[in-house]
Amino acid sequence: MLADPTRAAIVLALMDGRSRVAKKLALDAGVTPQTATAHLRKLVAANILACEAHGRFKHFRIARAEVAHAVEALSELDVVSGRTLPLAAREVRFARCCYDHLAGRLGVAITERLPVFGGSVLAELGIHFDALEALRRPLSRCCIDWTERRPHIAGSLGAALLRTYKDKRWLVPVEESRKLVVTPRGRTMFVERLGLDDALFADHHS
Amino acid sequence: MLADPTRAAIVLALMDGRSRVAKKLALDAGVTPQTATAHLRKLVAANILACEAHGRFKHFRIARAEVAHAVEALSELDVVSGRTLPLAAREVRFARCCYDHLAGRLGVAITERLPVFGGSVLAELGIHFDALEALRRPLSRCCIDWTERRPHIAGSLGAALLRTYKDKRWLVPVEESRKLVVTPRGRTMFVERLGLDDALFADHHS
DNA sequence: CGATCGCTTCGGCAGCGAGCGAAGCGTTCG
DNA sequence: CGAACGCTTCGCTCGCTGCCGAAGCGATCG
Repeated sequence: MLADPTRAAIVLALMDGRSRVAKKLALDAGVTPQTATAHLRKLVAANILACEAHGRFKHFRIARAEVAHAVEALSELDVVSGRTLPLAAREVRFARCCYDHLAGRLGVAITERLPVFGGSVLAELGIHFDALEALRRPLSRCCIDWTERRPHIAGSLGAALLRTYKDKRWLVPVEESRKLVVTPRGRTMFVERLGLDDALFADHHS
Repeated sequence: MLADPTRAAIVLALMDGRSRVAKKLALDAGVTPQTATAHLRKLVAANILACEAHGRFKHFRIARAEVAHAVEALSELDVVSGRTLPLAAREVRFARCCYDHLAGRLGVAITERLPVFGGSVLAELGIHFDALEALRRPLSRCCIDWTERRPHIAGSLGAALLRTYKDKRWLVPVEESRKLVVTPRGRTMFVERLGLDDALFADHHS
């Protein structure tokens, strides 16, 4: 299903998490609209893409996180030479939302510190481990970041962390994008409370 | 590459981490040896499988962890109905090596406790975070367990943990398999030191 | 040293499916 | 209301590739 070059191009074009109309996807993939229609039908039927009709336009997007994970994992083994994630998906490298949790260099860095600072720091942030454990959702779902090629924490814990960062205004979301900006206060806090290296933020002053 | 049914069957048959000879793979996939040869050639060329010649036999195995990750991620989105991991790969559900780290229900359970018990417990086990950090290898590579569909910790930290369990004889490897057996002492220690639920071990007394 | 066996190469066949042109349908404009 | 536009359906072609039969090569074994 993802093996066909055209379908791969379509899915990769959507890997930045935003949605596009059919015609744009057809042009990007280098095929005619009829051909794109056939592929999009299959991709939606396979629950890989989701479709939303808007007037006479149809907007497509990645249907679920599992798809993104699979595409990332596939792109890690560059079997199909040259089929790599497009530049658009690499733009927001430093900090961005990945569905409901934090990704990018910042997300990876925090994940790597997690085993060190442990539960007490989480408690300081107002995240109570036991409350999360009660949720059905896997506690620490994993998500391999496709720019850093390293894991960052997802799951209910990852979602709780991102929610906390936003509430405390350490991070603020950018409109119409998945990008996140680090506030000066956030930078200080990430360094002091989570022990991150200040140099990490050096060339990313918001 | 992994989209072809025959190649998928071959790779899935090898997903238990062991190696097989070409003829067995051909029979499992339901094709003649000539056909299997062609597929195996491609899979080796694509660096998906590794091949080791042994007399007049050729043994094939999964080439690298990225391949296993990709296959796992793909099997999470059951796009291709019925193409799921074979029973053989599901046998050793509780505890097994996944290349160099611990996988299975036990690996997942420990991973979920990691953010709670933090660095001090690691130090008690004789694992020093700073020493690991110096290594080139990503500290906490992630690996989505294909039986539990949840992450367990890999990377240099995962490898160090498994080494420690073996050294302390909490776990002992089973010959000719990737299975690991929990010793009675190990069971006690996992519960006391890492805070795992004793019930987890209930129906897995070695 | 011949027989067997595992793997490989070659050639040809056959089926799947991606692709496009032409035509059709519904929506949105001027 | 008619034109433009986006998406869809239909029918067809054509190239790719998986598959096997036949034959060949090298290693092993009696």
